[in-house]
Amino acid sequence: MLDPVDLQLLAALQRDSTLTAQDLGGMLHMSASQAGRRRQRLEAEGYIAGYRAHVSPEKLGLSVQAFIQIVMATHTAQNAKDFIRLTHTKAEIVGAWTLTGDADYLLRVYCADLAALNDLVQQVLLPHPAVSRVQSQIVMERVKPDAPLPV
Amino acid sequence: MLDPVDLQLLAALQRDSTLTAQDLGGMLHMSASQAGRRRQRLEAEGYIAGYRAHVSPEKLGLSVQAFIQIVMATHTAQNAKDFIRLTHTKAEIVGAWTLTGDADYLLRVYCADLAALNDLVQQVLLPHPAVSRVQSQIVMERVKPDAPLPV
DNA sequence: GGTGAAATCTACCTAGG
DNA sequence: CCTAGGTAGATTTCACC
Repeated sequence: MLDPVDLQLLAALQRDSTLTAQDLGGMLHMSASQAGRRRQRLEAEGYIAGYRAHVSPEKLGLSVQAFIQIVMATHTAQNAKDFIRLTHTKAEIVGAWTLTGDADYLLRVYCADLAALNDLVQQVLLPHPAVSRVQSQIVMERVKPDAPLPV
Repeated sequence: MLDPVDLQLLAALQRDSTLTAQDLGGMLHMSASQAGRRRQRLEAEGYIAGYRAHVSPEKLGLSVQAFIQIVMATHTAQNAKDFIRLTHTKAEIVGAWTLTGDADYLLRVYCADLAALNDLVQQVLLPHPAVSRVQSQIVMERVKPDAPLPV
């Protein structure tokens, strides 16, 4: 189980995982050994799934971010499998979910420019036999991007 | 500028930032010092925006993930400002964007259960004077969650 | 590309409730 | 007996050669 100190620790590490055990101990008013041990426990018990570098999309030239809603033509298991496979083959699709409501899939994509986004829609998504309708919504502003989980 | 090795390095660190310079050197067929120096450069030049711990939503009891589309009643600067402030005060809203198309905002939320999601919609979003319409789509399955950026 | 000092992690040990 | 704080060896980073 997690106590309030664990939650603070998770929050801190979500913001910056380079914080040392000493830093964490200072923030949470405990010794470095204690802070380090807590972190180890959170890792071992699966609360911390991993550590990742956050890359700046802008610096990579990925200036167009969009959400794409997909409606399938027919809902067969094979269609779903095919489409899921497709999402995994395209690197610019960085997230994909099945949702309740009208649309069957929501894709989150990062593209270099509008042309690349259009290519994805026109050359990859729409031609797929299982896909019936595609609606892309381009991100204009990131109001609150990639915040940590509420802990 | 980035060469193919830099891109491989970014890809590797996006998957696991605990890889040491030695690990990276082994993967990319270069010395540890060279790999470490490249990483330093990528950090200094802003390609790597930071390092974060990835926390498991399930382990935290955040079992309901949803996307919420918001239509504003009127599009004034004050409305926008108010609403943006609101998104920042609620921790369960982990992302918010303004989009092209019908909806004015897209929110990404993590909630403990459906009741918490309903509370957010009914008690927080709908009562807000600037908000006209709210449509939540609950995530049923994460087909491709949180993939690294295409590098 | 390699080396060494400084810092960090982690396992172990000791003290206190 | 369990939890907290401290210590030493091993690893890693980073500035310099």
